[in-house]
Amino acid sequence: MPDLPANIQQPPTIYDVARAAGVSIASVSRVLNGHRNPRQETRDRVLQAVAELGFVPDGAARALSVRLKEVVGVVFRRVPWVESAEGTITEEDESLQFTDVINRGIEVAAQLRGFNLLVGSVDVDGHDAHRRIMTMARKCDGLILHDRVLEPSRLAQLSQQVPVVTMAGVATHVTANVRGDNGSGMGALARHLIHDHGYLTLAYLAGHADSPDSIARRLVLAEEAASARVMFVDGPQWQGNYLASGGAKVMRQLLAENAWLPRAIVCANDQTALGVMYELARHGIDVPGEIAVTGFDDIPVSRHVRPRLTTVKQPIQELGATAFDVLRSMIGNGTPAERDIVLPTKLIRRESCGCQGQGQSAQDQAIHGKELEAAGNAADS
Amino acid sequence: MPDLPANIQQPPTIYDVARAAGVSIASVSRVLNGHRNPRQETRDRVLQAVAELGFVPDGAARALSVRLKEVVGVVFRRVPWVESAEGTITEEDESLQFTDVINRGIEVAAQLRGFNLLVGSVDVDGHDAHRRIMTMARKCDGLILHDRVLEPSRLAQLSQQVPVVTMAGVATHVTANVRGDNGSGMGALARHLIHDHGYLTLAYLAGHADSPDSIARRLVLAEEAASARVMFVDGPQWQGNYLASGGAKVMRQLLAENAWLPRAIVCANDQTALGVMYELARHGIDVPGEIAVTGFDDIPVSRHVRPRLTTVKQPIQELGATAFDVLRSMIGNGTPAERDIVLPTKLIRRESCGCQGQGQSAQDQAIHGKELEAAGNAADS
DNA sequence: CTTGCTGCGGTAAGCGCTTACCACGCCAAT
DNA sequence: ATTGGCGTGGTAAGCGCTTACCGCAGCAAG
Repeated sequence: MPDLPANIQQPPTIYDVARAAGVSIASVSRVLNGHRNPRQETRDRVLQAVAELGFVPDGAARALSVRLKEVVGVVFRRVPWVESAEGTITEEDESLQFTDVINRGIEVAAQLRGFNLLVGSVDVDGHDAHRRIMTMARKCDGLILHDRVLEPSRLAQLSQQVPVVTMAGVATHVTANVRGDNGSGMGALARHLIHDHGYLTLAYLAGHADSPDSIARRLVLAEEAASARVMFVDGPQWQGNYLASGGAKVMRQLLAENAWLPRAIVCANDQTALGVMYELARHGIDVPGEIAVTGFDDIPVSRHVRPRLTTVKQPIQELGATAFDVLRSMIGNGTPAERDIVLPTKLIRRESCGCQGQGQSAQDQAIHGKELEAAGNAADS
Repeated sequence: MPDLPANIQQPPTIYDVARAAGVSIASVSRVLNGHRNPRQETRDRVLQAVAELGFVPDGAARALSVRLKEVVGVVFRRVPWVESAEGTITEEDESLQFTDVINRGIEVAAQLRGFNLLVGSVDVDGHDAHRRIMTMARKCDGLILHDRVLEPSRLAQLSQQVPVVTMAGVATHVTANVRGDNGSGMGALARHLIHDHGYLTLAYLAGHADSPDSIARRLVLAEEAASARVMFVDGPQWQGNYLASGGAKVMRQLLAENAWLPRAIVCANDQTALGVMYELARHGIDVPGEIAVTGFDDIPVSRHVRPRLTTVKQPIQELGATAFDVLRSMIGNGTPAERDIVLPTKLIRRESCGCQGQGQSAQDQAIHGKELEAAGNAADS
C-alpha cells in the first residue's frame, strides 16, 4: 500500500478558494469574516468552495494582517526532574498543583474568547530563560508570568513587547498582577490557631525569600502572633522554597540537630506543608497531636492526605481566569482597569490543625461522592 | 503618578533597527539569522541597534515568511467540571495524570528544539470541537491529538492542514500514532495474577468502549485467562470510562445489586482502579485481601494510595517526547520513519494485587527520599 | 587595461491574509 | 435623458519578516 504523502502538498490558500468560486480573494475574505457585503448568491459559491477545498485560513498570515494572534502565553518554572533508581524519570512533585490549576483556568477562559494558550516553562538554572521568553512573547498577544520566571528588572523590557500580567507578584507601572488575598486568609488562619486552638508557639516555614506572597503571609502571621502575645519564630532555618522537598528538608535539618520545635508550623503553601508532614511522619511525630501543620492554597491533594490539611483556600481556577481577562483587556487598549487584582481567600479547617473536623470530613465526603457521581454521568452522555 | 501606557506604542520592527543602524533590513535579517554575509563592522552596528531598541522579530511575520511557526499543538479532552456544595468548582480528577504528564513530555521535548506548545482542550459535548481544532491547526506546524478529541473520520481532513500524531490511537495512512506496548505489559500482569497469586476469577473493567488501548488490554487479558483456564468476565456492566468516577460507578452499581464479584479486578487504567478502590473501601471490602485491584499506566499517585497500586508502567513522559519527535520529523518532509511507534511497558508490583511488596515498598521509599533530597538541593541552587 | 571573481549589502518579491479605495451597474430622483 | 446614491465586488497596498537576485567595489589574472 503506497502511503501517499498527503501532507507534502500545502493546504489551500485563499487564492485557491477564490479561483474555485470564481470571485476575488477579497470576497472570500469578506464572507469568511461575516461582512454583510457579499450577496447571498456569491456567498454560497464561496462557502461551497471553502467546504470542498477544506480551507482554513492560516493563523500567521491572519495575525500579521489584523495584528492579533489570538494566542496568549503563560510561563512557569518547571520543577527539577530527577533520574530515579528505577531508571525512569519522575518529578519532585506529582500532583496537579497551584501552577497547573491556574494554567487550566487560563486555558478555559481563553477558549471562551477564541484564544489559545501557548505554554512555556523555564527550568531552575534558566540561563537563557530571558531570550526564550522574549521569543515566546512575539508569538503571543500577551503573556502571563508565574512567580520567579524572570528577574523583575527584565519586566519593563518584556512588557514593551507585549502586555504582561504576573501571578502572585507585584503590579508595576507596566504590568498588572493577580493574587489572592493573603491578609485576610492568613489572618483568619492565625486567629484560628491562636484563639480556637490556643497554641502558644508558632513558626512560619517560608516560601521563596523574595516572594511577595510569602512575605505578606509571614507579616500577617507575625502581627497576629504579636498582638496575641504568642511566640513566633522564623528565620533562615525556616526557609523553604514552596516545594514539598523544601519543607521536608527544613524539617529534616531541624530534627537532625534536635532543634526546639513549635506547637504549630504554618507553611507558606500546601506543597511545603505536605513535605513537612511527610518528614514528621517519618520521624513518628504525630500531626496534629504533637505539632499542628497548616498550608496555603488548598490545592486538590490537600484533602486527600491524612491528616487532611488545614489551609487557606485560594480560588486558584479563578486566579487564572482573571489573569486572562485582565490580560485580554490590556491587549488592544493598553491599560487595564485595575493594576493590582486581589481575589478573596477562605480558611478551610480540616484536621492537620487539630480540629476534629468530623463535620468538615462528612462534608468533604459528600462533596467527593456527588462529584464522582455527577462527573460519571456527564462522562457517559 | 502618570502610568505611561508604555505598550500602546508598537514594539520596534526590523525597519526601525535598519534605520538606527544605517543599513538595510536585509542586513539586519542576515545578522539575526547568523548568515556569514555581513562583515564584522556592519554586524556590530546592527547588534547594537537591536540591543538599544530591544528588538525581537515578530513570530507571525517570521512564520509567514519561512513557513514554519515553531509551534506544535496538543489537544486533549477536558474532564467535566462540577459545582460542588461549597460553591467552588472542583474537577473530577485532581491529580497530575496520564494526559498531563504526556503534555509535559511534549513541552520539554519541544523546548529542546525551539518549539513552543499550544494547548487546547475540548469538553465532553465538544459540539464545535472540530472547528476549534481546525483553527488551532493553522496556528501550528503540527498537532498531537489525545484520545477521543476528534471523530476518526475527521482525521484525514485535519491532516491535510498539518501533520498529525495521535496518542494511544491507531496509525492511519496520513497520521502516525504513539502508544505503549499493551500486549507485553498486560500479559505480564495477567500471568502475575494468575500464576503468582493463583487467582481463579478475573474481571476486566474497561475504558472507553472504542479505545484501542482498552480493547488491546482486554484481549490480552482474556487470552491469558483462557490459556490458563481461569474464569474471565467483562461485559456491559464492567464498562468504565477511564475516569475514577467511571470505576467507582461500576462498582457502586455492582455492589448495589449484590452481583457476584471476581477475586481480582483488572482495570483499564490507574484512574479507574483508584475509583474502584475508593468504592470498595467505602463498602468495607478489603483490597487486596478480598478483592485484588490493578491499574495500568503507573501515574504518579499510584504509589501514594493505600494499598499502593499494582500496575503496568508506561513511559508516560517519553510517550509525549516521542510524539513530539515523530511530529517534528513529519514537519517539512511529509513522512515519518515509522507510523506506529510502540514504547515498552513494565509490570510494577505493589500491594493492591496481593503482593507483600515490602521490598518494593522500601525501594519506593528510598526513591522518594532521594528524589526529595535531590530536588531540594537542585531547587536551592 | 580589460576580464572575471568574490565578498558585501541593497532592492524588491513574496509569504497569505485583511481592508481601504475605487469602478461599475442599477435604480430613483431631477 | 442625465445625475446621484447605493450595493457589490475587484484591485492593490500593507502587515513584518526572509531571501533570491543583482549591482558594486576591490583585486588577481590574462
